[in-house]
Amino acid sequence: MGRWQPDSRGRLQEAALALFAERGFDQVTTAEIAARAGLTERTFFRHFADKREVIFGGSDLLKEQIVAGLAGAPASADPLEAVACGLDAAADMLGAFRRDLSRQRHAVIAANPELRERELAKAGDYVAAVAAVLRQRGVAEPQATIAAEAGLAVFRVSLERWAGGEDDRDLTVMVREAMAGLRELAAGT
Amino acid sequence: MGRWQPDSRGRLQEAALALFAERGFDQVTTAEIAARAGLTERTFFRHFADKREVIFGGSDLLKEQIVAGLAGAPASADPLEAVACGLDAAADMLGAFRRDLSRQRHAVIAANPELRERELAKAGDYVAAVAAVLRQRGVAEPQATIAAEAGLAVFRVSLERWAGGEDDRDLTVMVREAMAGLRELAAGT
DNA sequence: TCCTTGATGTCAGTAACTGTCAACACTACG
DNA sequence: CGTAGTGTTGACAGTTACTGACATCAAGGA
Repeated sequence: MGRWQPDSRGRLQEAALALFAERGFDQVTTAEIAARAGLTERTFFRHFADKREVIFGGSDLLKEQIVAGLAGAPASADPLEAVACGLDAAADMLGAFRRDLSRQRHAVIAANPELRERELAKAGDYVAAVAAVLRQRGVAEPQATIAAEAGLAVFRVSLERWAGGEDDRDLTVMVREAMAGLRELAAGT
Repeated sequence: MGRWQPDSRGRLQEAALALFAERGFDQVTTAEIAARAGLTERTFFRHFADKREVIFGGSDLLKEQIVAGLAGAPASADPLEAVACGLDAAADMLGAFRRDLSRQRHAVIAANPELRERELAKAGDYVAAVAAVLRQRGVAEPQATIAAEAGLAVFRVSLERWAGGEDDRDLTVMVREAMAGLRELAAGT
């Protein structure tokens, strides 16, 4: 680890978030981000596959949380309830984070179509991971994917309200409430 | 309309699909697509906002079909059933198309992460449109968005199997079946 | 006949992203 | 103590997606 300065990756993430919040995603160049972090553009692309990825740094951790929570769900739980357990774990993780940073990040993403696109792609990764675990639990296709899609949709809607500042309650509560809303819809009330 | 050759946009779409199917999305340049259509690269970008858009030509039509079908749903229908009516209309439209072209298109998209990303973004547009109509029908948030997300998830899963060649039945039937699967999941069987 | 309108070509330029090689710090091992 | 290996970074050249500005040319109407 030949490191002139420590935590290059983290410094790049901080620099990028600050610059994006100031000027907007497409008014910032990758060279500027790198310079602000004391690095070169080439090094930026060694740490992140593309310009958008720099703002989705912790997304793998979140996925692992969801999968872990889902794997820990009681065997008696039905598929949607199992997914809800995974979402609980993810909501806890985000709740422990600094909410102002989540909001800033959310605002940057919401302001840019390319970033929204990438966010959907990340959600698609979550869906695939959740569906895979459900299949391991014996849920058949296409029910496994549908349950994963529906569950992640519930999570996305809740997160949008939580990070968007429309609702100040605890994320876990909002996710649980939205999940109940889905069951009501499906029951046809 | 000073047109040297007619239907430039359509020719660009055909050229792009053929080249992507041959060599893969990222092994084809926009200049090549334009040349194959007898045009210049600059003209390509006058017809399509970016390289990916050329393969999502009819997506606005599909959205209109969904919205129209949803708007025509009986007032007595619950939110998910209303969405299902919209999906019926969309499934009919796709069923009338040449299925081999749908499969080729699907294969090209499935083979490339950037195109899959854009496809998710298009689905997100559908969700927003459907949720807006549901709100007009008196459905409150976040139920409107959740119903739209869940319904579109059902559609996406069915379309994946239909265009992916895993299932040879009629698309409309598959969508209806998947929607029933969602209701069962939510009922907790 | 002239003028407007819309589609296109041409050209120069920016910025994302990649391949390659050299430089440098740190570690392990003799 | 020295030397070879490993991992991170810088430097630089190159490709390609995408944009702005201006010229051109066909068609249609006044």
